[in-house]
Amino acid sequence: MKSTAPTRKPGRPLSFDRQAALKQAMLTFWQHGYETTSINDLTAAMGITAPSLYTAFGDKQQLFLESTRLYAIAPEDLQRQLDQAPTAQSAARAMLYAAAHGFTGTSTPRGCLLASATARGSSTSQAVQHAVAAIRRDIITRLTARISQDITSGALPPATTAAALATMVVAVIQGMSVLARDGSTRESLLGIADCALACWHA
Amino acid sequence: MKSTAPTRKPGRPLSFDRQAALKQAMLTFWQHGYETTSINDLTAAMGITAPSLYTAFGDKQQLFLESTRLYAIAPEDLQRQLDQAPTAQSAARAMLYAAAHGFTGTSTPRGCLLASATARGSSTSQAVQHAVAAIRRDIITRLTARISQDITSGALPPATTAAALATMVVAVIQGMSVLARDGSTRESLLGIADCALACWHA
DNA sequence: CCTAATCCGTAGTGATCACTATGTATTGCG
DNA sequence: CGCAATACATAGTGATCACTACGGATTAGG
Repeated sequence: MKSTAPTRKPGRPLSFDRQAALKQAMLTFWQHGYETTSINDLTAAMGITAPSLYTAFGDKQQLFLESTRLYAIAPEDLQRQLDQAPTAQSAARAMLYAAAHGFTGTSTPRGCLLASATARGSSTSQAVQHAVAAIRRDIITRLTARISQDITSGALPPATTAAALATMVVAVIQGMSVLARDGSTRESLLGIADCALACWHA
Repeated sequence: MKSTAPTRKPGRPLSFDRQAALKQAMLTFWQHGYETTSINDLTAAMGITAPSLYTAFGDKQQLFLESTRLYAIAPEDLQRQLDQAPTAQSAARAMLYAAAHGFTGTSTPRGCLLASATARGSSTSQAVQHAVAAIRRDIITRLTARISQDITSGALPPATTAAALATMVVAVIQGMSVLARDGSTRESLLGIADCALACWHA
């Protein structure tokens, strides 16, 4: 059988830590957005030259998409968290609180990397737009399903509109990103989160 | 006394409708964001040449700021709407519904012009960032005051956190813009609005 | 008609964009 | 060691960026 784990490629190996460089790229995109981050910005932050960037990551778009995968929670991890949460609301609370904290961290850029990338670019960045939108749609879909579970189990009233509730949570998170970039405090964002959670009782 | 209304400036007058050109510029910024809209995009949409744009509007940043004033409701108009609304919640409902409709219009770009401009640019666009943030802060401040009115008048329970509620409304609106650009339907956004309004009963 | 003032159209300015051609250095394999 | 394969550093590619110099056209006042 063919080896599934080629221990090493022939030729000269990379002279830098690929994962560390990717992290710096992710932070740079997080701070400046996709289209407004130049290759110069990236190579400076990553500590490598342009040809090294292109051989290691393909091009700017592929590097951004890989950065989003490093930034965003993996779908299977999100699903596990939803499954393990006692209720859909507690899962939503965890997501909202995590956003409030993550968007106002002192060692990371403010706001959400995915929201920062959404200034519509020309047709060249449509692939980026679709990729980011797909991440949000996946979160909405999984949270909707989790809320539906609570409805059928009786933990939530049958009149609850699962899709609307899940979509609102994601909307609030993306809106919190905007306000975080405007300079809102962590406490202010946590207040938003608590308000959004109050709907679940109605 | 000196004339306060000079009927006309000397020299050759503008050969195009300044207000119509500004509207086209606003729509272009609305669609593509601030930094990702080029002067070429603007002159093509406005039907004028670059020198005409610069003589009539200054530079790209001033044109954008003037576009935001055309796009956003004037602060005094917002204040009047808040004052005339029977309750703070009905004012918030009107704002949320207007956003849901405005972000999904068929004859205008999707989402919110102000939210589209928020991909952080380099230091050159800080003035734009601050201007857009100031608009949002003004809305939050006025809505907070209107909610406080309802608290003191007894229309809302005294435990209501006016600032958090007002901030959440703006966050939801900005989040709705992101989802509108992702392709969400008008009905979906209206569902978000209704969810956000449900908090007020808790 | 003359001058001053402003706008328009042509044609470009240097700077920066994402990206790469080229030659050299470093690796694994035989 | 020799060879193939890959990464590296230098130095640039054409394209596009925001912006403007310049000369001719159009206006008001005299």
